[in-house]
Amino acid sequence: MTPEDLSLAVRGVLADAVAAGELAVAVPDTVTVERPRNRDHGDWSTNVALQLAKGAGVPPRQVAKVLAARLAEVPGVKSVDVAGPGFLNVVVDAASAGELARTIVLAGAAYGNNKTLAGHVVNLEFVSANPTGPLHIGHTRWAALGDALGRVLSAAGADVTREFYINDHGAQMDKFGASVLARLRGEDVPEDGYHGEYVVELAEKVRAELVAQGRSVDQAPLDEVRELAYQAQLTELKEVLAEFGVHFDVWFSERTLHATGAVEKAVARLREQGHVVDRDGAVWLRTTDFGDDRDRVLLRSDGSTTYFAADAAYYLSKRDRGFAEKVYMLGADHHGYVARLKAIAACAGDDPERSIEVLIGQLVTVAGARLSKRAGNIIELRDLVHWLGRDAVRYSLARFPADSPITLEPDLLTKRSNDNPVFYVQYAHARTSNVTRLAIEDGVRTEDGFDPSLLDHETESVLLATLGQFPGVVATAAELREPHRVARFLEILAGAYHKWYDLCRVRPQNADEEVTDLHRTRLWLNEATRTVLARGLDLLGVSAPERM
RNA sequence: GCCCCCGUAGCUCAGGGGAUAGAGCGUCGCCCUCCGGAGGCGAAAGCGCAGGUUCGAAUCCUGCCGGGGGCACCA
Repeated sequence: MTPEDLSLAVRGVLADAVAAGELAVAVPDTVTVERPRNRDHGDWSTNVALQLAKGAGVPPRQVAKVLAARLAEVPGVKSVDVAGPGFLNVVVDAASAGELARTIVLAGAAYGNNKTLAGHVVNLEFVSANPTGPLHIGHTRWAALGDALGRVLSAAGADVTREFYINDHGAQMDKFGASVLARLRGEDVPEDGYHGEYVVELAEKVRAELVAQGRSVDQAPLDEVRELAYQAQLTELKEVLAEFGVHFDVWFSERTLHATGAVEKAVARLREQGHVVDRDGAVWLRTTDFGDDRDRVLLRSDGSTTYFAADAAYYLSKRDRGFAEKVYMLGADHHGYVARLKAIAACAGDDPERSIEVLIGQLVTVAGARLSKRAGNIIELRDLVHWLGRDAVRYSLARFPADSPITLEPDLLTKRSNDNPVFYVQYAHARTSNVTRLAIEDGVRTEDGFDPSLLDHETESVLLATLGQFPGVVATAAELREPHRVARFLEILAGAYHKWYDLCRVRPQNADEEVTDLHRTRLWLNEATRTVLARGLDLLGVSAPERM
């Protein structure tokens, strides 16, 4: 019996009580069933009586009593208590709880998937680094978190497209090109250019490419140098992200917006909507109509387009491509964009609250990190992964909510002990794998028997209940765009597993001990745990090793 | 000045209105005739301050204090 089963049962019982005239309330669509903090409060608990009491015009404890009497008759429910102000505390019987082990093993990696976001068409834009240099730690956070969020959204049934917006148009690109050109010619990089050592490397790549094409290096014009450097840098970004295990469905070039006239069309469309005004020779979007603190320029007085105009065109592109929900993941330094992005949506006639969702990521620092001279005194993704390992970096960045400023502790992340959450969880998975392997060698086979009523140890009850929370955790993580909830859940699950492992043996003690249904049934539970640990790690893009 | 984020145990951080606020580290004390001790058990220790809403607030609202970030016809 899972919390979802119980929630349905409570609703059914409630409907029955209303039909029987014992209560006069509207039956809510969903009933929240939670795992109580305190084990003395049963396996599962619901506050439904507290919430319905006012509408029923009856004290909460009385509502609870009516429901408790009926709920106690539900198959699989062992006992029901009314506690405190009116909580219903439910204990399920071991056989009913234990059935979950088999359910999970049979479902395999699909266990935890759900339909809570079915029908949602989501555009998830993240990283979107300028193609003018390497990825830094802020990008790394987005890569880890965004990729995990994409996986979690898919698991919740959403139709997700992961998109990287390439800012390959405008003054920054020109500065970038000029910087590479200067390096290529052995001249000083312009003061407002890019000074990292990687520019030297790019210049070398450009030189090699020019030579390969049989062209003159000295005579190479700025725009060609810029283009070659851009391609080299973009290729590196794609490679680094792929190595990090992060996949994008769409690499969207800002240039295409300008080249296809989409920017001008966007301005025209916004003008039709009535939110464009000409002032001081420039063309403005009246974002103040929708809560921005000042209007924003779309076309400068010299006729050139602003970055903001491209943003507007890009928004309309996402809209035209059928994405009802657009999720932007931005760094804290971009929070000022939120109001104007929402204003774009509003000017386009959309409801910004439904159409645009901006996740703001706070600062990450790494204690004792070496700054990359190559990249220009930043902490580079590539260095970080090389130093700490891909799994450690991905996991430790994905286990915190985006809006929490974090400080990573490399000393902990490189330790191979439970100091380090990623190892703690991965080790639990390795342990489940090991137990299964050895059990099979001993002749314990799941297909020979399963008697869930034997899973009656306290640690088994806790482990099963934890496993039962997984689909809800995935659904919540997706709904709130908080993949860190999956990581936190895995840590709890790993703990519950280790405790069980310590007290409940899966394999026979020695060759003389006969294999019984207890061993077989526990192997089911071990396998169920392994399945959920592996799937949870997969949702975070972290490997689930069988041996460590 | 205005806007956003944060303030929870000595440290790093979880806690989408619920019951006795959790985890890891650190400190102190335990458990190897035991599937991997890379583990487990226990102890001490906390919601920045003040109001408000509520049957109930770490959580929602207001103000204050403290820390971080942002406020271009830049990208």
